[in-house]
Amino acid sequence: MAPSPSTSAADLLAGSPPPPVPRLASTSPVRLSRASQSASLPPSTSKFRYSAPPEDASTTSVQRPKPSPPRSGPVKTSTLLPRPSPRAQEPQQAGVSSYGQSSAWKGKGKEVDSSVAAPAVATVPQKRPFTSTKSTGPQPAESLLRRLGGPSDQKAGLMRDKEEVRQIIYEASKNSKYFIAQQEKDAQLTLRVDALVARLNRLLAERGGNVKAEQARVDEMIAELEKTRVLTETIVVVDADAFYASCHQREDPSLVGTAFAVGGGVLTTASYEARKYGCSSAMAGFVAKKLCPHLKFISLDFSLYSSCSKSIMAILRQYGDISPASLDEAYCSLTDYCRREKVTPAEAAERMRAQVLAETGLSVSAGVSPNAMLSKVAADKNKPNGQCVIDPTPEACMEFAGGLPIRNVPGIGRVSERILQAVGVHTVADVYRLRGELFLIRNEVGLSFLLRAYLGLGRTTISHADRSQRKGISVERTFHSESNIARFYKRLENIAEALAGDCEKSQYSGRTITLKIKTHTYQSISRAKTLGSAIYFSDARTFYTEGKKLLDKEMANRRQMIARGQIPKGGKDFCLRLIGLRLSNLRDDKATKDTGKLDGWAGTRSKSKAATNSQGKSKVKKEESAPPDELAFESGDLDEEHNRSDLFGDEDDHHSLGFDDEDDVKPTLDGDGDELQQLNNFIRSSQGEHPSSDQLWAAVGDDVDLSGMEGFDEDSADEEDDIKPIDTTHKPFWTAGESLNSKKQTGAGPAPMKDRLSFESKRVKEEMDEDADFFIVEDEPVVGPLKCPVCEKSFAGSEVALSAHVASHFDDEEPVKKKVKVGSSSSAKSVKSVKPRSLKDMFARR
DNA sequence: TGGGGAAGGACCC
DNA sequence: CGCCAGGGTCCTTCCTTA
Repeated sequence: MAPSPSTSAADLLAGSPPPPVPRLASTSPVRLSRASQSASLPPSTSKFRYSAPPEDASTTSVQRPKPSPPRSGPVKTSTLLPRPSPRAQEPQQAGVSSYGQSSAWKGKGKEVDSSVAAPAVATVPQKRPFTSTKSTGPQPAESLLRRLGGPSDQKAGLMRDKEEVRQIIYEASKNSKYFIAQQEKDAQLTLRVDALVARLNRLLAERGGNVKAEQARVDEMIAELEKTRVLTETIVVVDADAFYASCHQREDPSLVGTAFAVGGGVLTTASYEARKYGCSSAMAGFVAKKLCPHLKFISLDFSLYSSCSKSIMAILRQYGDISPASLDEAYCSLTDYCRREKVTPAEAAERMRAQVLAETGLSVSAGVSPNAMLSKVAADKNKPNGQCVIDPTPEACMEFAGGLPIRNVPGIGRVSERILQAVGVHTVADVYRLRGELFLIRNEVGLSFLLRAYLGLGRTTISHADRSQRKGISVERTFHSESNIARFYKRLENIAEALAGDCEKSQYSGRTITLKIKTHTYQSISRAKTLGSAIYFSDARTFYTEGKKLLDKEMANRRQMIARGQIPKGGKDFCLRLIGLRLSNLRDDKATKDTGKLDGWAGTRSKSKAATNSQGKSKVKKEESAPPDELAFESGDLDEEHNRSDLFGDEDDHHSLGFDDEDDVKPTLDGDGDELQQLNNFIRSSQGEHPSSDQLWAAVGDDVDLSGMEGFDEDSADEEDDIKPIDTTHKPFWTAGESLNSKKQTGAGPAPMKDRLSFESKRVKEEMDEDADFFIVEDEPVVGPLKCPVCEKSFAGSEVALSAHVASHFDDEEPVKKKVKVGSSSSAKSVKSVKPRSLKDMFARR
C-alpha cells in the first residue's frame, strides 16, 4: 500500500478515471461499469475540472503526523495512511468491521452503485485545467439525471439497471415544469462548481502545485480532532426497513412479496419488491408507475405507523436511553446494557432486533459503533434486516469511514457531493489524500467536517430531544398551479386554521410567522414577519391576517418589479403551486403552564432552559412576562372565517390520489412525505392521539411531559458536559463549525441531525487565530480606516461590506460567492507579520 | 459592533 | 394529457439598528 508518488493525486484526479480499478470486489452482481455508464450518458456537466498539480507529493512521503497522538495505542501508521487508490478497495477491511452477522458488508450493491454512479467527474477528457464540456447536447446531463433520480438514486438496493431506471425517469419527466426547474437548478450548481474548481486551480497554480504547507496545516487539524476521539461508548442506530411498507404488510399479509408503494402523488415508501423496479421514496407516483406498471398504491395510515413506532421505541428503551430521530429510526446507547448483561455490542443489537421482530413483526436494521455518525451509516450497510458493527478502535473507525462514498456521510447531500466530486473527492478516504487541495477551499467545502468524517468521529452521547427545543411548526399545501388570488386567500385561511390546530394540539405559540410560496416554476419564496418581542400568538386569525399581509405585500412588490421592467420569480403572472405558513420563535405554552401550576420556579426554569437550548439566540427573554394566554389577538370571529370553507370545501376530505382537478390539494393523501416525519402532520388530520404534530416531536411524545419536570436537571447535565472539551468536540457530529470551541455548545443538539458541509467559517477562523498563517496571505484583512485597497473607496464600518466590495474587483468568474479575496490584493505575503488580530478579521471574506 | 430579523438553501426522513 | 410532498433544523449572507 505504499503510496507511490506516481499514483498520487495527479493521476487519480486529473480526470483519468482511476481507470482499471474494477473496484467492488466480488460482491454485488451489480453491473454498470464506469465505462458503460459514461458511454450511455453524457459526461459531467462541469466545464471545469480540477486537475491536480503535477506532483503534489501529497501522498508521497509526507508522513502524516499520526492523527492519534494520544489515544489509540497500537495504531499502525500504515493503517492510517492514505490509500493510493481510494476507490480501489472496498469492502471489509480487516480492522473495520466486525459485524454481528456474517454476511459481511453486504453485497447489496448499494455502496457499489453509489460509487460507480458517482463519476460525474471522472469522465472528463484531458487533464487540462479548464476543460469545458458544455453539456448542452440533447442528452441530459449526468448530474441532472441523478438529480431526477432523487435522493435515493444512489441508494436503492438491488434493482434493475440503474441506467435504465434513470432513462425511464427521464423520459417520464422531461417536458414537465418540474424537469425544467431541475434543469435550471442543475445549471446553477454547475456554475457554482465550475467557479470553485477554477478557483482551486488558480490557487494551486499560484503555489506551483505545491500544497505541502497546506497539508501540514491539515495534519495539525487532524491531530487536534483525533484528540477528541471517544471510543468508550456504544451507540446503536436502529432503523426500520421500509417502515411504512412493513407496517402495511403486517396488517395485510397479502401484500407481502408484492410491489406496492405507500402514498399517492409522491411515494413515501416503496416495498422492497417495488424497489427492484426502481421505485423509491420521494418519487412521483406516475413515474413509479412507469417503472413498475403493476405497482399498487396504498394510502397512508399514520395512526398505524405511529403505533408501530411506539412499540419499537418501547423495546429499544429496554436497552438504554434512546433518542428517536424519527418514527422509524432511533439512537440508543448500549454502553450500560452491554456492561450489565455482559454481552458484546453485536449480541446486544442482535437481541434487540430479534425482540423487535418477534414482538412487532417488523424487521429493523442496526448499526453499532462508538459514535452516532458511524452507527448511522453502518445501519444502512446491511439494510434489509441486518446489522453492522464497527469495533471501537481508531483503525476500525477510520477503515470503515474511509471506504465510504462521500455521499454516504450524513450531511453530504446531492449538492455537496457534486462539489466534492468536482475536486476529486469521491470517497471519504479521498479527503485525506487531497487534504492539501481541500485546505485551499476549506470554507466552501467544510474541511473540518470532512476531516471528522475521515477520522470516523461523531457524536458520542445521545440526548433525547425535549419539546423546548422545537424551533417551529408549519403547514404547507401543494396544489395545481393557479393564479386566482381569491383562492390563495382561501387556501391561506385553511392553512392558518390547520396551523392553529397544530399549535393548539402541541401547545406552542410563537412570535414570527413566515409565508412560504412556491411558484409554478418551482421557485420558492419566503416572507416573514416578527411581531413584538413579547407578542406570542397561536390563533388562526392572526396567522391568516399576518399571512395575508405578507402575501399582499409580495404581490405588490411583484407588480412594482414588473412595472420597472423586471421579472420576478416565477414570471410575470403570479401563479403558485404551494402556500404554507410557519410559526417560529416559539414559546412552549405547555411548559409555561405546567410549571406555572406546579411550582413557582417556573420562570427560572424555563428561562434557563430556553437560554440553554437556543444557542446564542435569546428566544426566551420576555416570554415569562407575557401573559401566558393570548394577547391582543382574540379569536373573535375566527369561526366565521374558518367555517366558510364553502367554496373549496374541506380539502382534507378529498382522498384522491393526485391532484383533484381544479380544487386543491388534499393534503392528506396526495402528497405525503417520506416516512415518518409527516406522520404527525397527517396524524393531525387522521386525528391524533398525538399531541404534537411532527415526527420527531411526536415520537418524543412522552418525553415531552417529562421534559417539563426534568428539564432543569437535563440542562444541568448538559452544561456539565459542555465543560468537557472532549464532549464538545464530538457532540455534534453534524455541525462542522463549532467543535473546537466549547463555549457555546450548550449541548442541546437534539436528535435530528443536520450537517452541513460548509460552515467551516467559524472553525477556520479560530484555527487561524491560533497560529499565524503563512498562506493565509490573501486574507489579510483591512485594518484601520476601512478603505478599498483597489479603488480607494472608503467604508463606514462593516468590514464585511468592504470585503465584499473588494471582492468585486477580483471577480474573475461568476458573481458566485467569491472566494476569498479580500484585502490583500496587493499584499503579497507580508501577512505573516500580522497575526490575525481577531476572528472577525479573518472572517471578512465573501 | 453585536444581535436580531429576513431570505435562501441544503439536508433529513 | 398531465405529472414530483411536507415537516423540520441549521447555516449563511445581507441588512438594519441600538
